[in-house]
Amino acid sequence: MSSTNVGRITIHDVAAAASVSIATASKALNDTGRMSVETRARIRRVAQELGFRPNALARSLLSKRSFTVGLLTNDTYGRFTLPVMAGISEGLIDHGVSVFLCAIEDNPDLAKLHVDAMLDKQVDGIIATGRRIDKPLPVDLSHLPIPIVYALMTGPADAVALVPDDRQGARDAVNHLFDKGRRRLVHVTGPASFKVVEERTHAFRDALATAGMTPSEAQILTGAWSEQWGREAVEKLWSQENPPDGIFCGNDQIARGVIDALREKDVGVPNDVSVVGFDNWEIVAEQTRPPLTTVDMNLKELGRQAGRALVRLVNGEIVEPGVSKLPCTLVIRGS
Amino acid sequence: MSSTNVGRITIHDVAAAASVSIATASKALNDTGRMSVETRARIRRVAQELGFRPNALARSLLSKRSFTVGLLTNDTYGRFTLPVMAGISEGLIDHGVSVFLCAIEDNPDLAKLHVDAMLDKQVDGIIATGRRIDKPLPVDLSHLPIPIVYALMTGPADAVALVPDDRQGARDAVNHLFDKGRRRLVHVTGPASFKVVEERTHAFRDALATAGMTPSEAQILTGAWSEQWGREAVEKLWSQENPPDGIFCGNDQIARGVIDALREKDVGVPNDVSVVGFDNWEIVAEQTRPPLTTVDMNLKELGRQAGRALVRLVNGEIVEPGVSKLPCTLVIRGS
DNA sequence: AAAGCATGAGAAACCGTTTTCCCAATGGGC
DNA sequence: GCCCATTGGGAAAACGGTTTCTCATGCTTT
Repeated sequence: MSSTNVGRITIHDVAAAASVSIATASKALNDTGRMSVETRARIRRVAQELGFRPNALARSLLSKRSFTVGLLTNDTYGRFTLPVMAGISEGLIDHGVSVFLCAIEDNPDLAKLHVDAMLDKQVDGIIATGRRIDKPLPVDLSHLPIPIVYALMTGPADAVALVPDDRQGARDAVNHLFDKGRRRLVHVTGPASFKVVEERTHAFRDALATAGMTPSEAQILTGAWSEQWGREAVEKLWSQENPPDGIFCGNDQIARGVIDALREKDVGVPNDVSVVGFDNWEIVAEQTRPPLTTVDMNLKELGRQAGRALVRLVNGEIVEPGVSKLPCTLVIRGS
Repeated sequence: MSSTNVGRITIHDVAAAASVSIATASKALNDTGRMSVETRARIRRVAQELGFRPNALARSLLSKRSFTVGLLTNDTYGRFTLPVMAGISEGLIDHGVSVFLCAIEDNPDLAKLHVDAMLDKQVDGIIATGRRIDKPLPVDLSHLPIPIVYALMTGPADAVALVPDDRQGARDAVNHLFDKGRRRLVHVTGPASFKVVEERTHAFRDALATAGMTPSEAQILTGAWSEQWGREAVEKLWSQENPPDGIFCGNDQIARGVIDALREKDVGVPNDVSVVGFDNWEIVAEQTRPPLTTVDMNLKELGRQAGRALVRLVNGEIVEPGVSKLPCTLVIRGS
């Protein structure tokens, strides 16, 4: 009895049970080779009854495809990364591809450890993602023998990268303020050193210019990504004359601070001032008073597309290199 | 030249370059077998120069150990799960173990798909984690041929599970209020249907009883896990006479609502009322005014320990079954 | 000088699949 | 009745390692 094996049942067991060779069994199960329909059906039935599942390791060894990819991230907090990761996982499992989670802090040694482990385990490709679009991971992936896709992050110039279309999102936000009849707009955002700040600021200026206005530097306030900065910005704006009637915030936390500060000043939102955020961080956006109108970066979809792009690369299909910008969506709530 | 192979270099290449058999090469690299120290050193040097890295797939096929585990989660939002995941990843990479990320929504089919994929890929074990401690995943893991560890979640009675010690954390929180001289305490928490609510409430009552008080039902307010509920609770409490001077909140969002409402009422925190939260969700806790004193569940450490427990199980060591409670830490800030 | 023994290294089996031949039997065409 | 094509199925190599034997060599022992 081969059933004394403690291990899982193999194709040998199936072959034996069906009284055929393992070659025939393999061919029956993979719908290749030539044999009578009866034989094929019988082998399949036996395999089914035994609950046979082929060992992916053995298969990969031969095919040089592990149907496994690595996901490298330096984001342990995960507000942005987790939706991306979920999207990747979702988009790939349909292709039978599994995802190795590699949480590297900002530690180069840890990163190398993970990359080596992945290569040893023969991953077909790697997706790199991180906390910050413009800050590279502490490891160079550009000379690896497998394809790389950057998600929510840009890599070398000729690499495939997917990021949200910050400009379009910001434009939509500003245009929404225009639609509400707001004309005295300001942009309260994060540190100027961030790429996304640059992008959103650029779009802010652009949208104003398109509307026939000449944006001034005083309309753009950079600070921290925090509620506190949002509150401070309101103090500053309302301490000078002619405060704005529309505020586009660089993220939802700032917007939260802005809204709280306005509330404390008895400035009505959205009656006197309209506020738009960025990120659609629901747990914040839904709990502001009023609920925050904000820009959603569709991160899950971004993850899904990153997964698909990587699969195409692995399959040897050509994917246009460079940075692809995925559309953002304005989520209109009460502010 | 065998270097015309597009693939990575194998032990065959090393053996050829060192003019030995692959058996000898293998033994040299694994520090097994017998050979002269010179031979061993030479083979190692050659391997080093060639940048040889053994194919983990081939190795696993033989050893029946893939050094890979699965991580099943139904949490796509990730406030709690992500630190756990990071801890798991960190704790396992040191053992050479990689982690498959499996994001199953609450979808049984998706869950099954992932579990099957993992089994096919010969994972050594699975860690199950999720959004809610008392809500099982939509898939039964109890009859799998590999060990399972539940993290931030409980499984079947005889399963190995790790959860935070909610009672101890809550007790510490209440005792902190006592230390601050507060005596009129209330507990504002989430829906009574949650296990954690039950635990924390129990500890709240217990701590009061230990201090010689007789807790009344009026001191326990259950509602939603939201800022809004925190604000409502304050309205309710301050509309009746003799409002509390210490509030222990079931999570940080509620605490945030409570603090905001008190602020709007011009009730001083921490002068008139002390507030303690739960979760140490830093992005919230650090931005309240004043910063929130709250309970940290040490989730990363929990993840690390879950990883270690699984490794022990995989190694055949015995791990005491049942639910282990890991200590929480009170993080004292300004409230 | 014969026997015994430690040493160093290689041959081959094995893990679980897939795939490329190859072969025996059958049947049809002439 | 002979030849050839087709059909159904199997043997064996391959993937990249590890491990168990086996064996030749040279040294020590009596």
